[in-house]
Amino acid sequence: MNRAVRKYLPMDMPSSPPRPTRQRAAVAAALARTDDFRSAQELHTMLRASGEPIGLTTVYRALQAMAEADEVDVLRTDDGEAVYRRCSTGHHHHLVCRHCGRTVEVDGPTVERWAVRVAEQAGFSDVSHTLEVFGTCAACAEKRRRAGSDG
Amino acid sequence: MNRAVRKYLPMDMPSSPPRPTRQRAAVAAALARTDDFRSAQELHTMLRASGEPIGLTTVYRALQAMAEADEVDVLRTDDGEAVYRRCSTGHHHHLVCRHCGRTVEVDGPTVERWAVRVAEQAGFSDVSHTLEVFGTCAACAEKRRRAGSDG
DNA sequence: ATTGGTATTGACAATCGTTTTCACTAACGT
DNA sequence: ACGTTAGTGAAAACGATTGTCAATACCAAT
Repeated sequence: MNRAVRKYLPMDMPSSPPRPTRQRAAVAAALARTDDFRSAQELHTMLRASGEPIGLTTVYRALQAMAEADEVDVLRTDDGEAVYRRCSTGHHHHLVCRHCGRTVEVDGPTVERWAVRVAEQAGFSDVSHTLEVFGTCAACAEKRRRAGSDG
Repeated sequence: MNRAVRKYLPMDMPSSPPRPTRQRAAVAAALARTDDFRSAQELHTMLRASGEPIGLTTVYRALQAMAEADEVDVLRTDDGEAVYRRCSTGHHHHLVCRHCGRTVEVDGPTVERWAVRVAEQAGFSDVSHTLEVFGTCAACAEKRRRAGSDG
């Protein structure tokens, strides 16, 4: 009730482009070096380990900025940790296994069009959206089948 | 990192069914009363407000148990809070104005079908999803048009 | 190159959702 | 009723993230 107010609305605030710094470049470079999702803390450790002096706070801020600029994908692990990965493609969505957290990127012109159409029918313009699909992946389904209906 | 590495049951030892208590029933009842996702803290507040004495810890535990038993869907909001919703309910989506916060409920068989199809193509079953559409409502668009042409 | 305004940095403290601890109580089998 | 065991909850612990604020780095104008 108190803080249930969605603060993740894509509110429009004209943001000036970030000033190029060694630290931001380092974070971007670290992300460029992998295809996996990495947490802020991991990235910080990696950077420090590779001799790049940088503060944890700065890593968080760099990642936030990049996320807002759609330069990285953000998602949350099951235990609430935010993980980041460089954006390969443009706008897409995630298919997440609710048991093991496995993630698949999905792309859907269908939904994109649906969202715009339904919004415009209600008189809304400048449309964006968030979407996540949950399910049980094949591996987990199998695992649970064996466990559940005891052979 | 350790996403799924939390409560791994080696070969799924027969987990004993939870003992029925007033508190667990209350949590279940609270969830049954709504179609929306609710956080543990919200549920706790709601229960207390409705005269049901219950501890926050207990709410968390009840929700965890229900999630593991697939009785509720869990997801994380953008700020990392876990939110719960009873499984399989006729649900709807929201169209939210990013300027004034006005909300319109929308219903979309199109997306529902798309989500299921795309998930099953990836081998996922038992599919659910969350979707929110953002835009500028007609009133706000007009207001901003008058105010000035600052995108 | 120097200067001045401002964005960025980072060590540390604070926040906040969630989990653990632990003494106590309620539910179940006998 | 009795003993065993799971459930409860207040408070403390925990851990990721954010706020604070003095020091610093970047950039444009001089």
